[in-house]
Amino acid sequence: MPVEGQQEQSAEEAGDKAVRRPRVQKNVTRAIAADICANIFSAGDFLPTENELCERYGVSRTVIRESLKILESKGLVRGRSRVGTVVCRKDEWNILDQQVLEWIGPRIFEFDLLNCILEARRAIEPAAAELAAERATVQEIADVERAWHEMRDADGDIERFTKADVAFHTNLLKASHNQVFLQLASIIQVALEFSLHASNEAVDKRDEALDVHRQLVEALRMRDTAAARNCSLQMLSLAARDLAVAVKKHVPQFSS
Amino acid sequence: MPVEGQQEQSAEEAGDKAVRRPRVQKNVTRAIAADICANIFSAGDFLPTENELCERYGVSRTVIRESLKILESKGLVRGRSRVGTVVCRKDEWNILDQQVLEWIGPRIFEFDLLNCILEARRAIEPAAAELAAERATVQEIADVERAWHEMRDADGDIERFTKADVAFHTNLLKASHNQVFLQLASIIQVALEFSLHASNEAVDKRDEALDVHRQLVEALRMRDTAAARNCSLQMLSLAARDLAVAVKKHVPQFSS
DNA sequence: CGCTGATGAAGATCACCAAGCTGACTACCT
DNA sequence: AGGTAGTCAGCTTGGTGATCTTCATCAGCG
Repeated sequence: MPVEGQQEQSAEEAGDKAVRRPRVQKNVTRAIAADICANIFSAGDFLPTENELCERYGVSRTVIRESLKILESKGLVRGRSRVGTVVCRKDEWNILDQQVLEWIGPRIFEFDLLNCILEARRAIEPAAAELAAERATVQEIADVERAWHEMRDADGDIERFTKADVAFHTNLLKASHNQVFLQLASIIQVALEFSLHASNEAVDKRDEALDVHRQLVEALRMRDTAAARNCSLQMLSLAARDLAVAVKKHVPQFSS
Repeated sequence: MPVEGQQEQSAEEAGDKAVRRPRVQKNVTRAIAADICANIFSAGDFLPTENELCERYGVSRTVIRESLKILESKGLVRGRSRVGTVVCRKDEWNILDQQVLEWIGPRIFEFDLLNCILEARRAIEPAAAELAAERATVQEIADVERAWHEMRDADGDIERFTKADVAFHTNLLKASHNQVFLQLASIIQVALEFSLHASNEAVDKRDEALDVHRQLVEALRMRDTAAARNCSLQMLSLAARDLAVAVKKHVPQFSS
């Protein structure tokens, strides 16, 4: 499968040797990552040699090497000097990395990751909410509230609602003034995108979620840590329900 | 500063397998990362051009580029096409990445990270302990206990004790059967290494910690989630005390 | 004020050398 | 004769340097 976007010199007037050389790096990296995720190259196997990869993706060896370096730095593969490049087991991947999550994309349902993320959120978000209630600046609370407004006003638009919801949680994590929590925004983003996207029919329950979110803003204003924690837990219960719907939808048959 | 360790294979008697490999890539990456951490290149600034970096570190442009790709993939820098490479703000770094933490090294005390990590641990480890109490296999519990034995038997050796402590917590996270928690082992490792290393005089209190660790193993055996959570929290209280000592030691003067 | 061309830096490719793991082949010993 | 150890060639990644392309930027022009 050659990478998309190299022969996009569909410049009609490209009669002569005007071969466009577009930004190919990111596409190649993503393509290799996708192929790994798709188990075209499976864990423990050697990747084809760099030269073969050059042909397969239609780019030079330099590009392949830089791509492999990136993949290696995220734990997807391990380069064994003068031997080859081995695909790592999935539990060696940096699944907290934003880019890795993007590469996995919808295949996340095959990773049993969303449940893990939900459990992690149950541990993290209430704690973050407490800290935010203690530490958030007025500005930060306003940011959280602005995101809530966006959610409220999104009404039909699922895309917009999801984006606003992600912003809400991200701003909350920011307000906790904890760098570690903030880094975890990426996994929460993924969780929200896949849960909400799949359970978009539950419109009536959206109001319920909206209300809890509002209460959380209120709790931040009041510096009420207990209430903040409580709201966060309620949110996660709703999220758990959404997740169940989403999983059922994407994995209708359970293969054991 | 040329990078250390390229031709330091002073192995005169290269009779056996003991042939040192130059492997300059990792060193260069680490060197650039170190220079960034040391604020030689500070946030928002442009890095020198790739050609200048070649001279500075005494390697070819390819190596520099691959290094920059790695650094970029971890959020330390951002390449702006045809303009230059910009150093990112510290809050854009993937601080949950093992390698990034290694690069930061002892400078972690300048990052206000250890406190954040402790807070995160307070959220995560008790939850992980609960899950482990529910889900750990007999083998996994045995692994945790083995690490505890190592801790107990380490007696004088701080290095060994720390290593065993890290293994204990890592095994615990493994036993939680949650991929997200497991990924966070890297930050816990860092936290333990720097806290314990600095508070090595508190030998009498070591026994206290040891006892709590033993109780946790017991709780896992009994499948007692509440006890497991409780032990974990106790551990973290001790860790908090150690951290206070460590911070005081490394930052005797507080610069505001 | 907007267009344009020069400039310089990154993006991409190519050709090549170096180093060492692999595996096959050979030679030697039993 | 058969098995084992030593050797060697070839393949694959690691690293270098030259060269070309693509554009973001900016000075200078209309």
